[in-house]
Amino acid sequence: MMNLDKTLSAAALPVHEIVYQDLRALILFGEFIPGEAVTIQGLATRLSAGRTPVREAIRRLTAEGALSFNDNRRVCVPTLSLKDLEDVSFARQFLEPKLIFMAAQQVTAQDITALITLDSALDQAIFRGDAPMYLRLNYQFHHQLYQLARAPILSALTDGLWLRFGPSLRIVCGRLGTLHLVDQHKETLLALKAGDAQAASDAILQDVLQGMEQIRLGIA
Amino acid sequence: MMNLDKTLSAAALPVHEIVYQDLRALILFGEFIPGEAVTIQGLATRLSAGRTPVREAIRRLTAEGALSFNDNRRVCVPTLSLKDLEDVSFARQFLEPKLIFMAAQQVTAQDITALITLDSALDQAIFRGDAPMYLRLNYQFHHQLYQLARAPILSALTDGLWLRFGPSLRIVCGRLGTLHLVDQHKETLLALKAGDAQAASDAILQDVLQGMEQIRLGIA
DNA sequence: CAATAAATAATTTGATCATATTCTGTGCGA
DNA sequence: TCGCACAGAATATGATCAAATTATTTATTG
Repeated sequence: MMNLDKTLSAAALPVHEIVYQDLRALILFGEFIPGEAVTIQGLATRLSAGRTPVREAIRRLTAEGALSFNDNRRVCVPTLSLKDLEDVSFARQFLEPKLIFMAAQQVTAQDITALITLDSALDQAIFRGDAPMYLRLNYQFHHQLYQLARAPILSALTDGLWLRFGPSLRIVCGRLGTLHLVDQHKETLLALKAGDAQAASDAILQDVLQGMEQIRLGIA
Repeated sequence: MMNLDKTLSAAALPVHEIVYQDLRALILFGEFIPGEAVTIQGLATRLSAGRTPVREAIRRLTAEGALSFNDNRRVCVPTLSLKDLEDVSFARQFLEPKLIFMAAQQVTAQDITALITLDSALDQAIFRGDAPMYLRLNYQFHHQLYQLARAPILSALTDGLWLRFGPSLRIVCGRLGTLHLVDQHKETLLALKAGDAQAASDAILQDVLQGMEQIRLGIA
């Protein structure tokens, strides 16, 4: 039936995996509104997929806290309270510096080059005022750093935290323009290049604190 | 005491939720062997459920890191390396003290009474050498403390970590008898009763360190 | 008579199962 | 050793049933 489409577009990934990644991106980059109801049917048509793969993707994201499963068996995008945000902030403050410290000890010149390229693109996105691109590249910068730590469990924990505040990013970007955004990426990269794990760790901590503060201002 | 709640809610719970909880318990209390392959069909017959609910439960547990989804589309119980265990230990070292600190600030006399009851049952299980019961009660003791913190996100993170080392517990209990096990529950409860959040936090940190060390010895 | 509240019908949504298709790994034979 | 067919498992669709929300109707009251 649709064999042709499948072989052409998707290499070998199961549909539920693709749907999961698509949905994840939608949540991660503020395409959903906090409190918004999510229906299986709606997502199936929106992502042009069957109901079963959508259900499985929803289960995964529910387990990660990106969606919440009500008593009514209905699913919605959770609203992040100030208390919740503090908890997320606390966890990031411990996890990210640790990850970057580990990354600094095994980073290669190629890795740093890739990160610099990413950060340049990020700067251009900020300069252009391209908020969606900024969100994607900023996440990618951090995510790539996590990978360099070679600590799958801690990376997964930290990655999961982004899903918690993802829906709040839309509001943040709406209120403040991307031009006011500052980060500590340059400092982090310099420290990495110098092989100073502690300095890189400290720089990322500042970056995290600044980022969380931006969100706090947005939802307050 | 828990019969009423369970029977009432269990009646309304979807099958995929029940399967999830059953599977979760199996993993949490060492009923699976690390590296063991898990098939949908097998679990469906073992838990006497349909394949669809089992699939959904597996997706959730995969998202939590309790099961791993191979590129071959097969699911298995992950093996915890020493490096992984260090990462889990790091995360618990800062999450649990934080949670208990928060819990100490809003704990009631009733809560403490319930915890003491739980801890007594735990002691009896150790005395009887009842390893399975010990595992369940020990988890329940910590889990109940998490709930008292009223920090859903941090609780979920910490709860999820138990799933990572759950499969390794079987080996631990096999090698060492439960009689050698010591914990810091008494110290924690005393600090809670005294309203000393810092002391309770410190006691739990010691408990976590001891527990992680037991597992390290088991899988080393 | 108008308005609000209760009750019921209808539509939508979710859950589960049964079935067909696709994919993976294996054993057989050349 | 390589290719091919076969068996087993996972994936995905469609159908069916149950639950819930919404809409509509009805009744009661001010």
